[in-house]
Parts: sequence; structure tokens; C-alpha cells
Amino acid sequence: MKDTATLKLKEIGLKITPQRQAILKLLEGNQTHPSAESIHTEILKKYPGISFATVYNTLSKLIDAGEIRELDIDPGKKRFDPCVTPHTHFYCKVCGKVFDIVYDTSLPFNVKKIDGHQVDVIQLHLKGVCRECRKKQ
Amino acid sequence: MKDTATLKLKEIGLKITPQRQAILKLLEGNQTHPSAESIHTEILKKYPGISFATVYNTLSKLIDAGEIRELDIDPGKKRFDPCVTPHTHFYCKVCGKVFDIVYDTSLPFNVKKIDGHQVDVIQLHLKGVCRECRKKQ
DNA sequence: CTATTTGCAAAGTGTTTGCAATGAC
DNA sequence: GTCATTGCAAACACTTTGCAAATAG
Repeated sequence: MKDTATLKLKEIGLKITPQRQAILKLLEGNQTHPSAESIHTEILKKYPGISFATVYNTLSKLIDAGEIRELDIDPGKKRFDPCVTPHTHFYCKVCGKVFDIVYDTSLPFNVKKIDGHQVDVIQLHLKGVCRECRKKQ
Repeated sequence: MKDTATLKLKEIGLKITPQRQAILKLLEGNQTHPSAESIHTEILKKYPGISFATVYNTLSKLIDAGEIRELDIDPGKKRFDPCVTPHTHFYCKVCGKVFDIVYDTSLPFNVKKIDGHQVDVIQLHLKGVCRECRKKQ
């Protein structure tokens, strides 16, 4: 019986390595929208020695395979999201957390062309101060 | 008779320096959504010696004053937009250009609160391959 | 004159790369 | 055995910082 991570790697056509399995397991169902560095730091705890190269390399292949998404919502670093169905994100300027938002399903998330440009990705980003940080202020 | 840049600086309450005037003039009506570095490089041509510190410092004050907007659409660098009315942007993955888009005016750009989070900024970002780059491919 | 602003250079943050060694198949 | 993948360490791109010198008001 193989786990989801292993099956997914096989499905994508990537070689199965413990590092990749660890990255995929960390991402599965993860709603924190981690950055590459936080993924690296986290996995270091279980795999002392895993390198940036491996993390970035793996993330890049997972993106190419459509398994995860890259978010440009955090100024200064990329965040990654294992949920690839279109949805909205909220970024808190105070704590840096990224939240999934159910916002406006009437949004034309299926536009394929506009002004002659080919549209591959549509991102709706909200920014402000999250509930928790508002309480603390 | 003072120019717009000078008036704007006075209005914001910033000291009028040639560097700031140059930055404001470069941004006025600029639709290329330049990065801090491209602004620096451009202004270096007329002001040899202008520093990163000054460019970043000035951009930061203009943002605080609400004169310009920061865009997180280009992975890896911040882009700046002198047009502060809500509108959509398209980013070309091939050439890196950012275009203004008239997209969907029915978008709820005026939401102030969602899930208890305070919303300050709403950004709708499209990504793909621009018209020109499609032709070349 | 005084507080702000500037230029410089160094440091900081996140990402990418080249390459020899390793390991999956 | 072969080729993809790894770890390392250095390079890279962009941004931020500390501080002395310059300058706007």
C-alpha cells in the first residue's frame, strides 16, 4: 500500500526520493501557504541535510506538473498552495499569514483571452489586517 | 509656475529635492509599471549618483501618501503604479511586461471586510503570454 | 540653524546555479 | 549502468540599513 505522495510522484513521472515524499507530505492539505524557505526549514527537522536546491527543484517540478500553485501575494517571497482549484487569498500585512477566502464565485475565473493576451492564471488577492491581528491591536 | 511633481511633493509635505522631482516625473502617466531598480537605472541617466536608498525611500513615502501603488504581480520584484484607481493587471511571463486591463467593473472592489479580516487592498492579477509575445512564438 | 534627505557601502533576504557525488530504476 | 537527483557552496537579484555628509526650508 503506497501513500498519496508516492502515488502522485509516480503519476507525474518523477523518481521517488525520500526528500520529494517529505515535501509532498508537508504540502498535502496544508493551508498555511508556506514559502520555499519555510518548507526547507520544516523538512530539515526530519531530513537533516536537505538542500535548498532540492526544495526549489521539487517545487518547480510540482508546479510544472500542475500539482501545486505559486502565489505572488507576499511581497518578498513566493508562497505555495497545494490547492489548485481557483480561489481567493487574503494576505495579512501584520502577521504575514495567507488565508483562503470564499469570495465571489461569479468571478470569471475561466477567461482565456483578453486584449489579445493569453490568460493562464487568474489571481484575486486581498490584503489588509487579519481578524487575529485586529484583535491584538 | 510650478510643475505637478513639485506641487505634489508640497501637498504631501515632503521636502522638494531634485531626486524626488525626477522620480515623480518619471512616474507621472507612466504605464510600464516600473520596478524600483528600473526607476533607479533610468534616473541615473540624468542624475548620476542617485542612490538606491533615495529611490526606495521616496517610493516608500509616495506609497504612504497614497500617491502610488505597489504591485505584487512580478515574481521576484515589486512593481509600482502611479495610477491608484482600482484596475486589473496582466503580467506576461515571457517578456515581463505588466499591462493595465479593463476587465470587470462589476468586481466588488469596495469590500472592506471579509471573514472578519479588514480589507485594505484588492488586486486582480492575470498572468499568461501577452499579444506581442504570442506573435513571436 | 536644524531636521530631513542624500549617497555610499555593507548587509540582509530569498532564489538560482554549477558541479561532483549519490541513488533510483 | 545510466541518467535523474541530490547537497554544497557560491553567485545572484532585489531590498533594506547605518551613518556621515549635504541640503532644503
